[in-house]
Amino acid sequence: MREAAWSALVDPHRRAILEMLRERPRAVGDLADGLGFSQPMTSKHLRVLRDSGLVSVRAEAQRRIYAIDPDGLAELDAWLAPYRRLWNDRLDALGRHLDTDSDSDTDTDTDTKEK
Amino acid sequence: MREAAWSALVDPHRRAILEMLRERPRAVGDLADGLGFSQPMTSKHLRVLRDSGLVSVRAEAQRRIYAIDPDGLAELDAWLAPYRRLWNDRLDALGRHLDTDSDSDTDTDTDTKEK
DNA sequence: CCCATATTTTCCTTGACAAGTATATACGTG
DNA sequence: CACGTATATACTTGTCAAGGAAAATATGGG
Repeated sequence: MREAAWSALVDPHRRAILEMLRERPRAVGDLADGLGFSQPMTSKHLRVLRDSGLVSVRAEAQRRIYAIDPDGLAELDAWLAPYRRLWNDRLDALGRHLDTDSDSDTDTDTDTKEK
Repeated sequence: MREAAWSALVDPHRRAILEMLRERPRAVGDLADGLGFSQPMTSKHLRVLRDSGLVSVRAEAQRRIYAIDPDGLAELDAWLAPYRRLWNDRLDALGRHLDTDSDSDTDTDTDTKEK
């Protein structure tokens, strides 16, 4: 995972932008309105996200439609992967009867929305 | 995930410390030697990691043995979870499409995982 | 071409953080 | 209790990024 992605994700405003984009791609003004940011500030944060490979942009007349670039966050996932056993092992200790499906998505699909 | 954890993880030195701790718990001097950091610098970074809940510390005579606190990174994992479908869906879409024709082999696309 | 809309970029100021050096605290031993 | 080892904190300095305001760029319509 590139350094830029980390520094991009530190800022809560940028993470808020990603959360809005998680629902669907959006234009800059849409994001600015939805989050209460000024438009220049939104643009600047989007610039950082774009430079770090976390979002992609598509032009539509004057509007720029931003969307999450899955590759960026997949790299974060890859960084995290070797650590994941640290807390999965604790679950194994409770009851390791799980099938041998190794690293498939084991989360409980509960509403983990934070904040 | 708390804000502190993000700002702690942004620093490459601190992520390097976590990587060393992933192998096993270690004393401060051990980390400093292994990474080529000065001892005060190592202590300061460990302080940040500890304040953000990413590592825990245990005293052993004069030595302080640091270890990864799984809860901290588990929160990062939880933050990442809702995004994970963004790149898993791309694989699922392939499999599901092939699967609409019933009995096709659903495992042949496992090597399309990129990066 | 002039104007309205949508977005980006530039300039500037201010605050936060990292590294280095020096100093302080804690522990074990003779 | 003086000393060596191990770790933590204080202080200073330089760098960098965030935020606001203003200007610049791009698109579409009369």
